Amino acid sequence: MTETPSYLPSMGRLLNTLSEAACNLAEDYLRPHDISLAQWVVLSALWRQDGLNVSELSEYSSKKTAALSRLLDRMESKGLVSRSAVEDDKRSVKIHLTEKGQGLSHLIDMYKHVNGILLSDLTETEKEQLLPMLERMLKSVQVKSRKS
Amino acid sequence: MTETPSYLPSMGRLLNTLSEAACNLAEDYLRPHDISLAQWVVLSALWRQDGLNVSELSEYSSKKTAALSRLLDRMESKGLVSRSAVEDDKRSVKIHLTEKGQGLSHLIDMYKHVNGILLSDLTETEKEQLLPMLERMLKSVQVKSRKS
DNA sequence: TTATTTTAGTTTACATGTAAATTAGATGTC
DNA sequence: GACATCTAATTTACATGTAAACTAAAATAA
Repeated sequence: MTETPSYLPSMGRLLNTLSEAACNLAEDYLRPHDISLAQWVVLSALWRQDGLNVSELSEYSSKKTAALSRLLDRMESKGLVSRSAVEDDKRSVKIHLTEKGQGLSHLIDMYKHVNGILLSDLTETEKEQLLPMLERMLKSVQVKSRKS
Repeated sequence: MTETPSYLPSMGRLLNTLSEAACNLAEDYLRPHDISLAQWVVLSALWRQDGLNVSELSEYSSKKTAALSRLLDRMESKGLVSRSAVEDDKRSVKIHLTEKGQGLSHLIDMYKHVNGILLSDLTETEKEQLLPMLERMLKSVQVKSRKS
């Protein structure tokens, strides 16, 4: 394992704080529309392609199907999506946007709002440097992690 | 609001993924010692200075006292910490390490393990660039956020 | 001093995540 | 075809976070 100079602060903590702050921004943006960030993630998948099944939503959102199952219950109760059976495979459940869910599709650009604020104080050069660095950090972590 | 070029991926999502991956690394590291990351954060405060009260732990950990209250219940049940009354202010509750909690103090360096992996694929120059950029992003977000 | 307001911590209700068990339906092997 | 195994989704138990209500005690104002 690489030794980290002890004067370096906890990168994990900084990333957590930053990530949480970005989530808060997103939640603030979505609050007037009465949807949570978790719900937005599901909707953003369906806005791109309606009728995905739970497994596909799981892959898209990086959430376990157990988490989705309950999230979809709530979204169904709120009238954002509906479940329907699949002909070929009776185990599978397709998720469809309702009219209400479809009606929120302009929120698909929410992440640009957050991006704009996050990056507002960086130069073009810095933005170009930042992305590959973060991606390499992610790769380093994923190699080491139990759960890839 | 600054316009973000649409080819930029969601920075928020990348930060989330990265932050979560770092948390997973930390949890993997702590699992054999049977403490969670949330519990480690509280312990790491107490290892530095024992006998903090709930408000001080709240500030240190950036968690609400409501979250801490229940977390401390569980940590008390597990025999990691104990609560005690404060003489001067009967509302306040001081938290102390038990012998068991103190015995885990070598885990205070856990974040260095995570840092090491996160930064393992970056050059010295890159590390020097990264930190100020992340800190400026954080500042940008916090200015815009409801909850500073 | 007494009444009002603040503050510290807890409790409750709820959203969300994980792991593990469960159910029902598909698939594969004999 | 029958049995074993795999897969999709759900359910349950639990940890954690937030917001809002509540309690008790301290501080302030009248």
